Amino acid sequence: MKDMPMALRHPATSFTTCAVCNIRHRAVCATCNAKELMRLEDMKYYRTFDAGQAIMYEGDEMQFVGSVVTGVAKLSRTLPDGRIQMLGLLLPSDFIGRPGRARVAYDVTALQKVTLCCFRRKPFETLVADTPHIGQRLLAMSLDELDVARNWMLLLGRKTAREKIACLMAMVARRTSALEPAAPKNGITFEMPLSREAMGEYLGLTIETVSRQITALRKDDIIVLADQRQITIPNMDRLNAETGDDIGAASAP
Amino acid sequence: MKDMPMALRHPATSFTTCAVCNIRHRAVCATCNAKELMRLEDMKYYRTFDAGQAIMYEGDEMQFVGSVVTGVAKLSRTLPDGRIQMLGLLLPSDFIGRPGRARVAYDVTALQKVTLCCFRRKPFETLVADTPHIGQRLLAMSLDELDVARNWMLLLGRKTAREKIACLMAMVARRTSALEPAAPKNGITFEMPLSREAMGEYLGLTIETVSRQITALRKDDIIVLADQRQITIPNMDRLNAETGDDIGAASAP
DNA sequence: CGTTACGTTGACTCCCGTCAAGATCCGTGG
DNA sequence: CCACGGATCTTGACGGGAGTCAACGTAACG
Repeated sequence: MKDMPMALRHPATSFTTCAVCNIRHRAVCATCNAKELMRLEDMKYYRTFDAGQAIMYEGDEMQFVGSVVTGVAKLSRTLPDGRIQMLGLLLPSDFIGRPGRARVAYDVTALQKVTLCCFRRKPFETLVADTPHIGQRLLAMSLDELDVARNWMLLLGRKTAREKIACLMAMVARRTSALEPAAPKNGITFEMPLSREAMGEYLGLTIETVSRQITALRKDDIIVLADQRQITIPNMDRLNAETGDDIGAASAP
Repeated sequence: MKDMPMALRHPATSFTTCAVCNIRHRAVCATCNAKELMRLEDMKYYRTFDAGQAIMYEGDEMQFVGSVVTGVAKLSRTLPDGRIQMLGLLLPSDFIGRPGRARVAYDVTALQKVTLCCFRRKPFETLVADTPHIGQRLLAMSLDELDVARNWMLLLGRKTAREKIACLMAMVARRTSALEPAAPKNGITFEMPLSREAMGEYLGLTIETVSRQITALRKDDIIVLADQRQITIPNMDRLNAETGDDIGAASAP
């Protein structure tokens, strides 16, 4: 690796300019014009965090806001007695931080090695204040996040453990197949970015219940495990029938 | 009533102009200047809904967006088999609808008699597009809603039935006392705007569990009921100690 | 190898959902 | 005035789904 040309060491991402950034068209900067992009270039810097490393702690002063460039992070909150609930999954192009707020509202932790494109908070707030583009983009992204959060409320409040696991599998499968050029339709395979513990935090379950329900879905041939993280969905309709969202598709195997 | 002067028939609200509106300084229009307010006046109209009446259905075309002026409404979603989860409580000054989206994402239902200040969707979207004021205000409100939704995720995913009820009581008590000029500190009394059924929908519980936990909190003298809806909190610290959020205050009575 | 983190499985418990029966409140009408 | 019916709420009995505690299996890594 160390002898490879520089450009190949980061195959998915360039850490140099916005023009060649892999999240350029999906992140908060998606609607920026050339001039606005230059202002962003001036205030931005990259940081990386190892898997498991804390990015921000609830209550800390927010030094920067920014976008996830590569990797997966989680948003979570912990009760005084130690119970943890994940509140969001941060994927590439997702935005971290709230302009106009000085303190961090949730713990942010890297689940894999994460690269962030950070903006110093104050200059970014100024930029948002005088470029409607960015404010509108932030609004659209916030409203999307709100929809995601509310969907998750339905899952947390009303779904059974089996349905919760099925929903998580379906969500990751859908997201993965959306990234691929051609939708395979049958036999979707993906890598689950979450450990059993992280799944439990996300779904409001214990790690034991997560494990048991995954085993149950495997025995019912709804999912197939190559290893702990590699999952194949032989028939997406049958998985969807387990989520509680779909009424139909409960036919014989 | 019919012989009263016009101004007294709606003691809390005037349905005539924005200038004298009771939510003028808290709603989406809070930061509008006189000229923007005039544009809003042109596109607005009032509608009222009786308790229990549907305001919008998930999947319908969104005809209007708007603000709650008086009353309380709920945002909810229903699974195919009938399970219901409330996703938000809409109080005076809260905004309904998402600019830029043609279809309604959740059921919206009046819990009490509700008055809405409605804006036709298309003109409102145009207004948002060319007045940064309103976009920024919407962004701030959306981010607040996101915080509320995520707090609720923690409650739904990790709290016990008793803690959920205590949280709901504390939330309504806090909101009510915030409206009053002087904070009474001891012996907060409020009217619960939700039926047992609505509480269950909000908290992800059955009506029976809601009833049992309210009885339990009453027997422990955490709450006092005058009637079904009139609730007094003799000691806010003791209630907070039951929410799971507070670590301290678990001392003897 | 041993160590450690992660995942699975079993036995048991308990919280909350389900089903059912009453209780209370309220508006309507005789 | 009371009787009646419906909606709302409470209470009890019971069962099941998920949590808890514990042991074991597996993989990664020194």
